[in-house]
Amino acid sequence: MPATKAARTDRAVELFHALSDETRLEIIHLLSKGERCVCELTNSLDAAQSRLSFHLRVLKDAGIVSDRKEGRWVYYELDREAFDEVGELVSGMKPRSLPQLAGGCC
Amino acid sequence: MPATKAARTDRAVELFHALSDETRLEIIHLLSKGERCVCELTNSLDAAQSRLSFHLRVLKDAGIVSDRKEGRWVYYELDREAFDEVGELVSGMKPRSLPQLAGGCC
DNA sequence: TCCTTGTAACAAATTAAGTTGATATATCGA
DNA sequence: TCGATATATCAACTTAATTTGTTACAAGGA
Repeated sequence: MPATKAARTDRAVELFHALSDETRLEIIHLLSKGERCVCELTNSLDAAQSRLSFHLRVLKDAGIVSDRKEGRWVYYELDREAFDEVGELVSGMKPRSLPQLAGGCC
Repeated sequence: MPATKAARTDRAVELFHALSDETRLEIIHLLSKGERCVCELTNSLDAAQSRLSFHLRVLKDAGIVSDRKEGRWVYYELDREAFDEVGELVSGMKPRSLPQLAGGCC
């Protein structure tokens, strides 16, 4: 358990925020089938190029995708670790069963 | 698999958005130990009452928490199903291994 | 080298989300 | 019934995120 609680929260906010947009979820869906270049994504989603570029950046900054340049194309792919990270965050948030020991309030 | 693809995406956006805020994650953390009344939450986080009320509403609208009124207090608790739902969403987004069959681009 | 294509970056405009302070409502106790 | 407390809601404001149009840059091919 490195990182402070605040840092962990910030990271969670970053990840969930990156996932909380329709266009980005569509990008993720396309990439779940494998690596794709930006031009393919631009065709599939019909989004302006700069808009797509913006969303790819958000995903990349959050570590959800990584890119690779080849000639004049840039290929993006999902980063498996990020999903494991999200999965762990979610498990960690689940209500711990049985507790309910809240002492009288106020 | 009911619901259209668009509806499923909307639902995912709603859930991830609800989770993408520091205050809301703190609320979830407090509630993971069991049901709490708003006044307890107000004390723990030190947030203005209307602000807390706003965030609780976002969580409630997303189905992440549910509330129960008792006398003049309102108790909130986590809704386990929502977390299962998020977990499933995340598993479903993971890169499917082996594919990489992206045909030549552009 | 010049032109074209793929992509990123930036600035301005728009839209969405969060905060604050005020007010409203319900319940409880005196 | 009156006053106090717990909570929600609303409107005005502030801040953050997204979109759009434009420009910049790196490859490649003619």
